[in-house]
Amino acid sequence: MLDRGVLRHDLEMVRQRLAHRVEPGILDDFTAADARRRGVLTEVQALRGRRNRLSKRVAMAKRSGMDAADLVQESRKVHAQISELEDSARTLNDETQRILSQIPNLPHPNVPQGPDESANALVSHWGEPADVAFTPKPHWELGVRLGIVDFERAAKLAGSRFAVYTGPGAKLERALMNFMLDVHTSEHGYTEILPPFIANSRTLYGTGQLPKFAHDLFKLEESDYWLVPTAEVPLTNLYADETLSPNDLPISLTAFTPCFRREAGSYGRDVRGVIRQHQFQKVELVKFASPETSYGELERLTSDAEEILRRLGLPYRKVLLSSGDMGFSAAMTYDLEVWLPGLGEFKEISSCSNFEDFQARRARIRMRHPGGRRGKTEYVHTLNGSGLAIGRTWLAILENYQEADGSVTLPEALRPYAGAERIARSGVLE
RNA sequence: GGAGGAAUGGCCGAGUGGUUGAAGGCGGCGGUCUUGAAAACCGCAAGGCCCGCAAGGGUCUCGGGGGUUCGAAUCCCUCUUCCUCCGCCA
Repeated sequence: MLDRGVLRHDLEMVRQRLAHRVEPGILDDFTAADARRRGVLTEVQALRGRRNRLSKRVAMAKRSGMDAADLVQESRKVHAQISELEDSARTLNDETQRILSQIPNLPHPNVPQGPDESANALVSHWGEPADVAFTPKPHWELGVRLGIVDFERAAKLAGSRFAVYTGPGAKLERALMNFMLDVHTSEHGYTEILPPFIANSRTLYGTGQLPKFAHDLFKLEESDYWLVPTAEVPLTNLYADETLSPNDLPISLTAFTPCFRREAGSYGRDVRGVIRQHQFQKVELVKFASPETSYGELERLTSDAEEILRRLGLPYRKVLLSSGDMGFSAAMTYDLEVWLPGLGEFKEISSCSNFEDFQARRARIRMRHPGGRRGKTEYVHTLNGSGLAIGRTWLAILENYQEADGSVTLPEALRPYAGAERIARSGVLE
């Protein structure tokens, strides 16, 4: 959520920076509603002040044994006036809140302005595709032939966009989870968290999924429970309504969770294989940082995610998203895109963002100001990124490490976790 | 599921209708003292919103919401969460 004051005092700046992110009308809607809200609020507050002064006079009169009937009478009248105005004050307040909660974050000035991914900026490349003498197959062909993933039985159990992993397929997923968590906790300094995979509305509001993106989420019936679409939601909200000490920052958390997404509106996109599923597993990285250090922390978090790709020997590129391609809550986002030789394209495998104070304001996560600045508090900056999406890492390994005979050699770093060197043509680990 | 109890500022904790936005302690920050530190002492410190160029003023907030009252942290209703005991269960 943006600061109301910024919208009020710097509307033109906001308008420019949100050029590719909102329909201009919403900013005017807010401005108009907010002006009405402030008008009524000023009036209500003046009346309340009057009532408070009258009450004090009643108290004084009673204490000195005088008759206060007139004062009480007048105060009753004021009370009635307040009640009348309060309703419209509340309505107007809800209205501005509703509009404000649908306005996305301001992109950082270094973010390229543009309507969509065509304006994204390539930052760097790493690795080269394996030089092979055959045409690489897509992972769904490899996986089904090896018998390590089963889409038909998954469809029977749940429907389309689900997968059942079997034998070495399941173990590879588990190996990736442990490998990523180990690297992030013992080498990158993250604290491992195992959060609930269900969250309430307030929590989803805090990170910006609600109210605007309810249609992307799975809601549980007859409850205020939602399946989490990413561990970002429980991890970031861990400190909702809290005031952190600057000495504790930055806080770095990591978690393995399944992620549940409706993927409504993506019909026809990525329909084959495990690229886009209603449930996928992910190791997430989340940081809480002071405003002064948050962009340095974004670089570190991104490189922590990159480190996983490097250790696994997966070629990738790093892209700075344009203002029109970024998510709703982000101020700056790097996407890491892994090379998939079977599909012949780069595919997002991690998205690392600094949300600045946008989520912190919604979730009310503050920090006390360091260095004797009169105990003032300010909002922390929140960051997160995938470290990495496990399903996509799984398929990237299949596609990048496939051999001519359809077997898959496992990357060195993963072998201790898989207890094997390869998935043989017969579909067994050995 | 049943029966009790509880929820106060960064933390602990006082406070049952009228200068209590809130005693006291701890923790934090600044200072005095000290070569430095500790101790001691002094001082400063809640958040949101509204009016204002500012200085400053106002208003709301004692788990959430509603109510009683001229006036509510204090009384009533309701919801949530936590604790204890019983039941059930992995």
